[in-house]
Amino acid sequence: MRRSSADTKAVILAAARERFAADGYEKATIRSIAGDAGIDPAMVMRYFGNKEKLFAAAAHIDLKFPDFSAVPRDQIGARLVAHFLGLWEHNEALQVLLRTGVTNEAAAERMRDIFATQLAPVIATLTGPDQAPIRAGLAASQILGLALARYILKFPPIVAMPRDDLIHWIAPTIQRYLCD
Amino acid sequence: MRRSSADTKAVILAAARERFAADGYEKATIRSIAGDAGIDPAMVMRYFGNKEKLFAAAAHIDLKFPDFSAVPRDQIGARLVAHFLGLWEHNEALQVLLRTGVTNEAAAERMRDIFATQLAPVIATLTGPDQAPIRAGLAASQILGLALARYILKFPPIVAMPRDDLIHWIAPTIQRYLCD
DNA sequence: TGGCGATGTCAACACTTGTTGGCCTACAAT
DNA sequence: ATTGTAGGCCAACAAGTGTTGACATCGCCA
Repeated sequence: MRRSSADTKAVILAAARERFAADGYEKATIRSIAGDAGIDPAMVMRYFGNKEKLFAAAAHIDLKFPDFSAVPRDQIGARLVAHFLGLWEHNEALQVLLRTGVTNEAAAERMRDIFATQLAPVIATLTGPDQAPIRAGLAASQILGLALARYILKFPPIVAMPRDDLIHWIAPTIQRYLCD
Repeated sequence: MRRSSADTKAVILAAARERFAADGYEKATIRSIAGDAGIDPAMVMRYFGNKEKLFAAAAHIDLKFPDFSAVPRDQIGARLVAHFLGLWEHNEALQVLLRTGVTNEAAAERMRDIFATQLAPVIATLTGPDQAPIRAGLAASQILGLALARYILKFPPIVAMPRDDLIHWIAPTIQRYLCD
């Protein structure tokens, strides 16, 4: 079949995200990604240069924080947890990054970058700039641990918990890390 | 040089733990492990059969919980966090498992197993058997997230925090998950 | 119609991986 | 001194990797 260049690029990118998210960097091969996309491995190289650049393209992330200044201060924890649960379930790039950042230094650096440029600044508007990095780091540790247990390692009790129960348990933790 | 069979096996195992912990399952090659151990790759096969069995041997873990029934109930959170910080820093097998469980289903299964057979039962003695899995799961999510941020992804604010500050912040979370 | 650039395929490359079998060598028992 | 054996090394295999360059084919424009 014949497609536009942009279409093909998008198809490859979607397949890459899925594979990287499912398998991590090393186990996700160019051949398997190309197979999923229904094209030749050589096309992947033509459009993205090499595997590293393909990964970089697949791991672009925007946390899309809403305007938290409008949220009542005592509900910030719950809002943040809910927001992240939504992200983890709909944004494959986040799973890509978590699955990969654990064994790949470049991906870990990308996570630290997202933390520093997207999460920490938002937290700073809530808690002031001096303690913001620590508080943001603590919140990140709980959020990441939750994602790890629920979406990656699939600990049965955490997987089985309904979304609302999860928010009920985790939100006070985030609230305390950010606002106490 | 000539060594006893048991010695060589131990040397290989130590090198394997280090490599698996640093690189994860796929990137840690038999050749690199053998290189670190100063022996031929063929020896690894002779002593452990194949890579999977070597990994299984390197990932044997005992969380070594002390007797928590003697601990004052309101200090359980702090004790648990301190215990785990010690584990993460001295037991390479834990990092092996975390680095690997994210992309390797067998390792993830092992983590779920450790969770179910070593962590959950201890929690059950504190909180009764009905809510124990959920509470243990929540505690695990915070502990794992902390380890991820501090030892794997190396988020600067979390890396920089002294051990005592970390305990001060995280312990109340664990305390609430387990005892409220 | 002819040609040309964009889109896609094929086969091969150089390399690395886990794994195997044969061979060598030291050492202890006979 | 000879031999048996356990410990160790080497070279090679088959399979799979990222990557490349030459070749085919479609569709548009002159």
